[in-house]
Order: sequence, then C-alpha cells, then structure tokens
Amino acid sequence: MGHTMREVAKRAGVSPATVSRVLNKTRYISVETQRRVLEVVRQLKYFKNVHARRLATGRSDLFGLVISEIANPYFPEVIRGFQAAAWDRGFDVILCNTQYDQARTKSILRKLIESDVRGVAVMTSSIDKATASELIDAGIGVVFCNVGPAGKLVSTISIDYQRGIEQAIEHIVGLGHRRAAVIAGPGDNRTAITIKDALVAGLKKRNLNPFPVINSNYRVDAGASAVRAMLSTTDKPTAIFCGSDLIALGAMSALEEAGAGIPEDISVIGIDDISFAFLARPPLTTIRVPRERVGTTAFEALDRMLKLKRRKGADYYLETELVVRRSTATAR
Amino acid sequence: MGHTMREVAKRAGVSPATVSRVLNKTRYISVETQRRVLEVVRQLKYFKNVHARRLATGRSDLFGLVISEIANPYFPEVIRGFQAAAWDRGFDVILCNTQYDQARTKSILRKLIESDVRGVAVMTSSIDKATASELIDAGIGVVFCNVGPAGKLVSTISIDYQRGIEQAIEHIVGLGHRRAAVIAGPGDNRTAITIKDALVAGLKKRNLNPFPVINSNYRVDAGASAVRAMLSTTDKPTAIFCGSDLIALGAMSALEEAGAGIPEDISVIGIDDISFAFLARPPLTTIRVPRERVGTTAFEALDRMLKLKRRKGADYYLETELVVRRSTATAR
DNA sequence: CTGAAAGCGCTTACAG
DNA sequence: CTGAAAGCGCTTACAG
Repeated sequence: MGHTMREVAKRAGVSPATVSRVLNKTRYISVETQRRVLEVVRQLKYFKNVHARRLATGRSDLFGLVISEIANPYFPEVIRGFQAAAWDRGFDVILCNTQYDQARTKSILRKLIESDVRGVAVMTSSIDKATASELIDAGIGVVFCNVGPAGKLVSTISIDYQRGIEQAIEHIVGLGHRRAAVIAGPGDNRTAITIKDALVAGLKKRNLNPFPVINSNYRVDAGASAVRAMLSTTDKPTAIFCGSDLIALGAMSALEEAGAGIPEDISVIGIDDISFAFLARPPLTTIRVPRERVGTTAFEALDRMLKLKRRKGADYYLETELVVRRSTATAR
Repeated sequence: MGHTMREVAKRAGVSPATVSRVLNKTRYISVETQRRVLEVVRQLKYFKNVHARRLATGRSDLFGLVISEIANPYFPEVIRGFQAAAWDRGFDVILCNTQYDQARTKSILRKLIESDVRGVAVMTSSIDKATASELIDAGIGVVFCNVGPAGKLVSTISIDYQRGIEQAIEHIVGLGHRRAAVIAGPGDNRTAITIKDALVAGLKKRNLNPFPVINSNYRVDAGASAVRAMLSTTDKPTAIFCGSDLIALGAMSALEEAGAGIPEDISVIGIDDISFAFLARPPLTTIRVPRERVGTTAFEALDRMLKLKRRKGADYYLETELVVRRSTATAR
C-alpha cells in the first residue's frame, strides 16, 4: 500500500474527486489543474488501487478463461487470442486451469464469482454446462466451445471439423488408401465424440469402413499404445486418422518404433495443427483448428452478449482446414 | 453483483460481522448461528465480493507472474509450478506476458502495482532489473531468474547450467567428437549469454575450440538458418551445442533437409528439455532445466522473503542435468 | 471547471 | 459468543 488519492489531492491543493477525474479522464479538467495533479502523482509515484476502484464502480473489468492444463499445446494460442482481445478493450483476464480436478474446478468457479468477473470462457470439456450453471446463476456470461446451443447468458463457439475432415479424407483417398483406422480422444469427452463421429461418417460416405475405431486419451503415449495394438492384427490399416495431434505424434512414434515407414507404409493424420506439428519427422499432416481465433472469438462473443439488453447469447462457427506437410527433404 | 453480506445477515437474524466471521472462520461462532448463516448463504447463493474484502483487509492475496510469450514451450511448466504453489497457500496469480513489447510491459507493471500484488516473479529476460525497479519502489517483492544478486525485496533463482553442460561435453567427447559448434540465443539476452559463455568455456577446457559460435534467436527458424550457414563452410562441426531446444529442433530440421544424418554425421544437443524434445526424430539429447521447480521455487522465494522483517531476498540455485535420448528404433 | 458527501461491500478493533 | 461502528480507497450523482 503506497499513497492514497487523498494525499495526492492534498498536495495538489485539489479534491480527491478532481484527482480521480484527471487520472481517469472522465471529465474535462483545466489544463493547469491537470498539470499539478499529474506532477504530484509523478513525485509520489502514486498508483491508484484497483480494488477500491472496482468496489466503487460496482462493475469489474475482469474476464475469466478456463482451460484444463496449461501444458497442453492446444491452449497457448487460445490464451494469447483471448488475452489480446481483452487487453485491447481494457479488460483483464484471470486464467484458471482445472487440471481435470473436481475440487479445483469448484474452487475456480467460486473464485471467479467472488471476483465478480463479467464473463467466462470455458475452453475445456472438463467443465460441462451443468457445472458452469453456477456462473449463469450469478449473472455471469459464459461462452463454451463445442457445446450448444446458445441461450440466455450463454454463447457458443462451434468448430466445424466437417470441412477439414472431408478434405483429409479426399486427400487420403486420392493417395489410394482403402483401409483407414481411427484413434479418437476419450469416450467421455464431447469434442472427442464429435470428431470421432465426423471421421467415421466421412469415411463411410467414401465407402471406407473405418476399422478399428479406438477411443484413446489426449496423451501422447495413448496414441502409441493404440497403434501397437493395431499393428498386431492381421488386417492392418494403411491410414490412421487421429483425434488430435498429440495422439498422432504418439502414433507416429510407435509406428517408427515398429519399423513402419511414414507415409510409404502408412499415413497419419492429426487434428489441431499445434505449433509443434511441423517439427515432427516426417512432418505431420493435420487438420488445422484456428486456435488464436477461438480465443479472440470467445472474448468477442462475451463482450457482445453482455452489451445486449437481454444478454441473449449467439452461436459462432469456425472452420477447419487440411494442412498437408511434406518432408522438405522429399520435396526437393 | 448478487447479494450482499448485509442481506445474508438480516435474513439470518445476525450482524454482518457474524456472517463475515462464519464465512472466514476467523472466530468461533456458536454452532447454531453458523448453521443459520450457512443455510441462508446456500439459499441465496451468496458469494462474498473479493474486491471489498481486499480493500477492507488492505492486503491482497495476489502474486504476479511475468513471462514473455505463452506459446514458448519453456513456460508452461514454470506457470504450472508457480500457480500450484500459490494456490496451495491460498494465493492467486495474475499471469502477464510481455510479448517482448515495451508499451505492454509498462502497462503490465502498472497493472500489477495497481492490483497491489505482494510479489512478482519475473521469469523472462524481457524485463530487466531497472525496469522492475518500479515494483520494488512500490514495496513489491520480486524474484528474478538468472539475474543476480539478491537484495532488499529482490530474490533470485540461478539455474546452474554448468553441470549439465559439462555432462554434455563429456558425452560428446566420449563419442569421439573433435569439432563442436555453438548456436547461442540472442546476444542481448542475459541467460543466453550465460549459457553461451558456459558452453564456450567448457569446450575450451576439454581442448575443443568451439567454431563457429553464432548468436541466434529463440525461434526455430533461426536455428535452421544458422545451420545452413554452417554447412556451407569447409571445416564443418561434428557436434552442435544449441542454446535452447527450439534452436536445436530448428538445427535438426535444417540438417535433415541437407541430408546430414543425426547422429551419424553430426550430433545436436539442446537445452531445456521442453516436453516436445522427446518427440523429435531422432529424439533430442538435451540439458534438462527443472522448469516446474523453477516455478515453485520462485513462489517460495517470494513467500519467504515477504515474511521477513527486513524483507531481504535470497539466492536460490537449481541444477541442470544431461538427458540422453536414443531413438527407440535404434535401441532395440 | 471543481468540491462535499454518500456509498461501494467487506473486516476488525473495541466493547460487552 | 456477538454487535455497532469506523474505515479501507476509490467514484459519482448532485450542486454550484
């Protein structure tokens, strides 16, 4: 605790109200008075107290961003996008990771409500709508990802995996593949299910009966062990569609270990295009999710919704797109 | 803004003070009164307002964590460690990324001071001691990484690269290498300089005259272009020590592109052991920096320092260690 | 263009 | 074991 506005006011020979107005530029104050006030502020190295301000105004300049695990390479760009959008408009963000922990999730929600955030972006499936209803009850806007539909105080962002998946399947078919497998994410994860269903449906539509179709988790080693199981069967796939890049990287690792050539013997397709996808050798072909835009869109969705009288949410859609990477060595 | 403590008090037939005491467990309150209060809290879905609390207590439960860029894979574990340590003790953290931007850095510092944080962990070289002095002036404790020495309100964490580097050099010498190059980080980055000096000194000590020694930046493509320049010379190195894993991954990528075999033709050593190091093919041999411990130590350093009368800081040391990874394919 | 005063929603000595 | 009251440091109608 340093100085207070009162001290600044006294030294500048004005009232606290005037200091407040100068600092917040909330009213025209004579140039001379401004100068005096700012001079004292500089001398004293005065900073106003944001807690007092928030209490006095009764509205906070805070938004929450909830993710599951910061080490998951899906999130950095989402965070950056959200934060940038919030900062641009003068808002601050509280970043929370659930770590997939129930107790922690509870305490995050409490903390967010106590902090009187205006809105919360829930970018992980580790919190569902029911859990987040505490936020809604408190009058806080929420935006979800891949959980519909919108409603009062609820907006959604839906990532359209369809398009990227179709492109990927065309790509694989064009390469002459006839046997495709699917390693999906966790069976209890909504996004993972959506992706799996889209993959299976898309493959069937092209008369490729996907087999096997495995549920995995989002850790790299899970992709690897799924592949090991797959390779011990007789009817081996020639292409593997993975529910995320991490799964794909694990799959590639296991394939290499088993001596299978990629893409000569088998093709692997991921989803997300995490920033490390291009480092994989051979480079990972994947379906890009516009993660930074997921973040900015999430903020904008909240911001817009909260400006509406009825605070009725909306649904936003973001496209995916196939990214084909060739080994630069091969490409020359 | 939902209900207030006053409303809860009225409904429960007690005074606001009692409600406060029940909720904060700051005094013994009769079981019956507690029950009544908590019942009303539940009914009303009451949450206390943290801003009012912070203003009233006059001390915040906030710590700042400053990094440069969230997409840099060095940071996630640091963040996780810091956050976990803070949460464990009931503190919250404000995460800020400078994005290497001066104006943004300024505004981060202001925000941190206005938020009345108790301490700030500055985990990026993009803020130096002079810049951070604003925090110290405001009575806020600071912990730096690889910037010494400690002082009033200043603690430091020093990562001892020496040990890992010596192990790495022994390893390389043991493999029969005689010509080593160094691709260091940016020449204006203190940590990068420390690492470079340690590498050069260590190599000389083993009678390996490092050549060339190049300054790069921490982006992957920089490592790649450094290698390209290197390969066009006559006296090619057989081992390349890189100032970070990202540089090393870029270097490996350029080597592959040029048709050089790793490690048959040339060995590459990174620093950090980012979580993706093991995905590189061939797997990246690197010097591990205990990043999660950097985070927890940073918090503990602040916490301890702030409990001292004189708030005199201390220096903490963290060891590094060589991690040799063999391609699993080769290992069988 | 500026000030006096009330109020934001808590906490905490002080008193009983 | 509990309450009345002052105070935390701002902001903002209201008034002039």
